[in-house]
Amino acid sequence: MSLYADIMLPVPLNQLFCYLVPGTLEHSAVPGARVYVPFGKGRRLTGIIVRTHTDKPADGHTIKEILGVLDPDGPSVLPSQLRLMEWMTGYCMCNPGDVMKASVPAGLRPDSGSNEHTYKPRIEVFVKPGAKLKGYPDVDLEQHLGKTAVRQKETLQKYIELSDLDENPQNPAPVTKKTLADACKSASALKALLDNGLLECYELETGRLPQFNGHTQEPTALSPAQERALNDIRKCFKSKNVCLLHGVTSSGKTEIYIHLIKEHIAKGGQVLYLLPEIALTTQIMHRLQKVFGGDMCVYHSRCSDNIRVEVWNRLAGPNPYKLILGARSAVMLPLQNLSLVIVDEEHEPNFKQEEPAPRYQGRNTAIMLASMLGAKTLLGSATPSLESYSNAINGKYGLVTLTERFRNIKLPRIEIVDTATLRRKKYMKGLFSPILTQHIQEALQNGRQAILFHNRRGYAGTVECPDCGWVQKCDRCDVSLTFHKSTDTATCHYCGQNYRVPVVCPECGSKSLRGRGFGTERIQEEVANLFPKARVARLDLDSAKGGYESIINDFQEGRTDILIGTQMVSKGLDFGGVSVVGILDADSIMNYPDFRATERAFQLMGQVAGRAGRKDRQGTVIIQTRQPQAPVLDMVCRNDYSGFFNEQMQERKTFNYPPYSRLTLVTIKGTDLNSVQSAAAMLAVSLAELFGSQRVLGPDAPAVPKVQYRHIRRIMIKTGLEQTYVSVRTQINEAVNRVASKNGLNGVTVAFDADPM
DNA sequence: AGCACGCCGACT
DNA sequence: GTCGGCGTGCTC
Repeated sequence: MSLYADIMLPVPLNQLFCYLVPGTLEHSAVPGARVYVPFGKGRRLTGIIVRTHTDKPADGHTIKEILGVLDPDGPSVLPSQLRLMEWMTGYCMCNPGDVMKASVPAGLRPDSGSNEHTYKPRIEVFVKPGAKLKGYPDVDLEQHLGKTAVRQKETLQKYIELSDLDENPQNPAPVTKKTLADACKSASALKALLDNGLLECYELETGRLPQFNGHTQEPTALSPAQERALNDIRKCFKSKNVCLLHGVTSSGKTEIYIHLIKEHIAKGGQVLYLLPEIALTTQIMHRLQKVFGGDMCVYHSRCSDNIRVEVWNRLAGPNPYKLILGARSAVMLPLQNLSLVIVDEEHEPNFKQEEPAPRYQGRNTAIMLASMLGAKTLLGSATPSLESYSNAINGKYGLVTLTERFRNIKLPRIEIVDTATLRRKKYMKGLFSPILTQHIQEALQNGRQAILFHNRRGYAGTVECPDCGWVQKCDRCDVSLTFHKSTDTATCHYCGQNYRVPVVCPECGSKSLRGRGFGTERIQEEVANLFPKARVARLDLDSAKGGYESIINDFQEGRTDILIGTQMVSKGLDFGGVSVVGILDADSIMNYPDFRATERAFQLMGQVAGRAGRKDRQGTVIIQTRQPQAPVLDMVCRNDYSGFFNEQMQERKTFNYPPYSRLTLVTIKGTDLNSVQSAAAMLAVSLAELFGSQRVLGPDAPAVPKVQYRHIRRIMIKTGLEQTYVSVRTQINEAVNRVASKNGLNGVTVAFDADPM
């Protein structure tokens, strides 16, 4: 009987491919193994076997043979990873290939022919004592070197020092040739030592993973409140698989995590610690490394492909890391012995991958992964998502609350400033109210720091003509450009294209073009004018290109006084010396045309406010707004999470939004506007036939209706919680097929987003 | 997504 | 007479 294998291939098609397993490969062609297969005409691809079977495929397809197995010594992908990948394909309504590309590092799936995507091990050249140095220290160096070879003697001495040869003549510490060459600065002397046999070279595969050489220490003792919370979490895990830790900002959640991680590792388990933002990993890593040293690693999408492969191999091997700190993509690593997942800042929208597919929710995926592996999940946040908190309230998750800030620091005092009135009375200095200016001034005088938050980068939101209303837009995208003063360009934040800013209006010839709306760059300029002596830094996507780490470090260590930033400053960063936080334009946070606007506003402002007053004194938060009466501001001021939660849940219930329903977003894209519009209309009709018209919203154009020359229309489907995602998916596929059979999808692509943010 | 086949314009 | 433009069709 012939053996067949269903194989996952990196192609954008919604299916697996069936291949024949040749007899010679029957033992190595197992689920999870990487294989080489012929695909199409003249193509060769690396795929992953999902399952093997003996059922001959029904259709009259020609079945090709697997050419080779890349994993002769056992599969690269664990069975648990395959299960997660299969779940993700279904849940995200994407192609198996999309999931495969997201999970398996490119270095583990070589392209046909080119070596571009294959992993290259790093080999380093080391130096060790040569034949003539055998028996050291009972060696007469003078005899070998003579009296004139001063440089060689120095170099040799340097080697002895670096390798600790005097202490350990049998087992000197490894010294790379490069280290020695750099230390002695005389390449010719080193060469001579190698030539005359006093030293000797050897090669060793070292890899790129950082080695930890320091000493580890015990975690800091917990406060009584933290100890109580930790106990509650332990208790909670006895009956629940997921626990939500709702702890106010600065309550010391990280320290609780550390104690919990240590327990799980001590019992032989692995811990996965997820963060929403790569920028946070460095700071947390330093804290964790003090306790866990070489037992841990970091993994995220910015790791080079070679490093990803090394992390993967180490985890798949006999001596895996015990603690993996990472961004959402770390959920896809080969975890052999997972016992705990921590999702910190679980409310962060960043846990959701938006582009490209698979559009997965990292937090939800982590919970699924943990449940598949029998591990526990701890979600942590000071401002939990409505989804998680309602799951905790209704008993699906456990709930542990920590209301006490660490060392009893007071929560910051929050002041709302009405900028509309102040502007009318001409009290505003540019973007700054007198109160905010005064508080920053005081902070500077007391040697404290300030954070200014604004969620838009650049200098001005748009360049527009006050006379005729012309707005400078992108050619490729239907969006107004953002003006960046530092480069004197107008940039499209959707496609990255830069434009010159015209001197006169191209429509009416007016010379008074001006910027409207403001970004972090403009704030920086005004801060420089208002506080000329202050050391100011900016943390946003633009400034982070030169390395966000140094910006964060400088601020943390007091080398800068004022930090201006976008969302990046709100995400759990720990700064000790901040006494003032200013939110310059709360309206831009509250006025999103989205049902989650209030939730985001509450979380964002609460998180930003939490950066203030961390050490010994109460901090101040100044929120500038034109709508001082907005209810969410009052809740932020009083840190009234339950008020916020109840109010929002009521609203979600009234309008049947999540968590009372489930959303699926269908996006139609194409270069021809008419095709896109007609495809979207047809699809909406088909979807309404299947789901009922009250469950289908749209089609409509998104806020940015064209990106990269491609027009976009969206349809939102609202389904009841009783309907499984599998059945939703089946119905959507049916609708798409109906439209496709009427040639309604020519020239357009349809993409899905389950639980869109 | 690739890659090949296929059917019409500017070159040696 | 060919080289090559990218339309469109298929991939176990």
